[in-house]
Amino acid sequence: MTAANAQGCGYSHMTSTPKPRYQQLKEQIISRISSGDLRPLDRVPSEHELVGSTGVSRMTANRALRELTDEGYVERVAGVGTFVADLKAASHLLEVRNIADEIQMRGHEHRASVIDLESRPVAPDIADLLHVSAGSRVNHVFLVHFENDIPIQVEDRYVTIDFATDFLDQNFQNVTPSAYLSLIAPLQEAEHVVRAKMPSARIRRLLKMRAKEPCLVVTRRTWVSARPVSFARLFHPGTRFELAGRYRPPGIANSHPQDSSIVELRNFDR
Amino acid sequence: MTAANAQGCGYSHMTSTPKPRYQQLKEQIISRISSGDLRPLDRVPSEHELVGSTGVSRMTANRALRELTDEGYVERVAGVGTFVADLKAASHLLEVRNIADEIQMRGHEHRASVIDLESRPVAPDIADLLHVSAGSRVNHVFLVHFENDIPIQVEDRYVTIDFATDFLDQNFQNVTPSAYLSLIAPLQEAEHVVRAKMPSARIRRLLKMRAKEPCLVVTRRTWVSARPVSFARLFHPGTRFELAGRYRPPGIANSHPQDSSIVELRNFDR
DNA sequence: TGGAATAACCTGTATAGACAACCTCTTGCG
DNA sequence: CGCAAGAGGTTGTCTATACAGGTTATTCCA
Repeated sequence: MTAANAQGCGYSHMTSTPKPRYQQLKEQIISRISSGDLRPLDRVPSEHELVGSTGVSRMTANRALRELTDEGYVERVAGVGTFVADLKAASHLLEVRNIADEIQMRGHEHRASVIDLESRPVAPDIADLLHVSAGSRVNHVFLVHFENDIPIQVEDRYVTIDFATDFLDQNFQNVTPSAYLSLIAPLQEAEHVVRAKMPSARIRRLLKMRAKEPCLVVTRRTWVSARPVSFARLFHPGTRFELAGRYRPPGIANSHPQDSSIVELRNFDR
Repeated sequence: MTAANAQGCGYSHMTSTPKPRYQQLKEQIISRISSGDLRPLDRVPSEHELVGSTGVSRMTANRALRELTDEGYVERVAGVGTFVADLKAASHLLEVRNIADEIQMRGHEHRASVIDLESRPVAPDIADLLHVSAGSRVNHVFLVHFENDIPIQVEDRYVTIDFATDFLDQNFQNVTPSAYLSLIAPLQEAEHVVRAKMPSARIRRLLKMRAKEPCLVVTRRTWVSARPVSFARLFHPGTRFELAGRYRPPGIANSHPQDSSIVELRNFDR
């Protein structure tokens, strides 16, 4: 096969040049992952198999898989194969990680206490954020996360009703809402805003905060297939929590021994 | 040249396999940028020139330059050439951008009022953070940033004395300390922590904050060549500022029209 | 039966050559 | 003089081939 016919991809009447073949391959694999056809830890077709099934050269298949590796979708092991990155690896994409994982990483115990879990008519501001009509219903969960029995986060979350049909059947004791949503579909976009704010009396009581103590409030909105599916307000006691991030430009060897995590919640209580 | 001698790179007695040639090329170009040999907007040798000067094949040179593009070091224009990314493009690497740029991007006017600018003996905690000995001196600047004459950030910054020798000669009215440090050397690593905190009386007065209003405090530490060179505390009024971030996984086409900036300070005062 | 050699995969890297699209400058024609 | 055509350089992509090094399962010999 020559490079000349590499452009032919079914639509001879297309005016603009078609996407490059390595990009087509990447999107095809990403869509298989997003649809659940390929699940975490599943084997991805090898370069040789992609050559056979799609007709590209191995270098092109190699580029597609290599870039998917850089982007965190798959992991490759020389001599073994290519595999869909598992949830733990995928969750680092979230930029703000699951609080239960954070706590377990510190060797502490996580516990959640669900205060409210129901479907309810959506408030106007939430309807706007989730792109749903004003009178419709959304799922709502309100819970407190504990680290070693100390309250560290109040989670107030709204989820579109058609995205997670069995949302109300979860108990959210062991699996946090964030982890549950990741299980249903890999989130494709996230927006978060961090604010400093004085807590309401209710939040202050739930987090056992002292008077005059501010809250670190993180609001998060996540998208799946270009539609917002969840909006959450996360409240943390300002004297006991901080949001830490580290940045190192890519392409450079590690300069000092520390993980390159993006953003994490840290409990700096001794 | 065959692939067999591609491994030979001068040290035949080396036990471990040498770095791949595309990686050597990348690091060579990065070091030319870091050293100032190649300055922003300068032309980077073309693929063909790299083939001639280093003996690699064009595909290898292409991979090196392509990955440097992905990593934000250079920009490529088909038919024209490859150029070192300019400071504006480089600053998005900082994850928290220059506040003056943020303000100008909103179409507002930025002004800075310098309160203190001197060399002083370092406090023990700062000495620890900057890895300098306990009794030594560091440069210090303390200033207030205004957006349309409204105070929005108090910057309390310490810089190692050997990194920026003419630090005390700056006036920091137009060029912020952050921008000045970027001019001296591209920062290679950054760590930041976000907290919610009640301000001291002095900070509260400088930011014209109401009583009971919390601060959003960002502390930043930046490294150059594996050594910390600057530590800054940035205070913002909690009711007027927020820290926003957006995440979109790579390899996917834009789902809705918005910029993909990493983290930015936003003034949500109307 | 145990263990070493081997075959059959896999990824990682590198090369040489080719074509396409794009940009800029020059050349030459009207 | 003005403008179009072309030359030459640049990036972007794709192919075909090659070798190195890793992993796993099988085979075969002692």
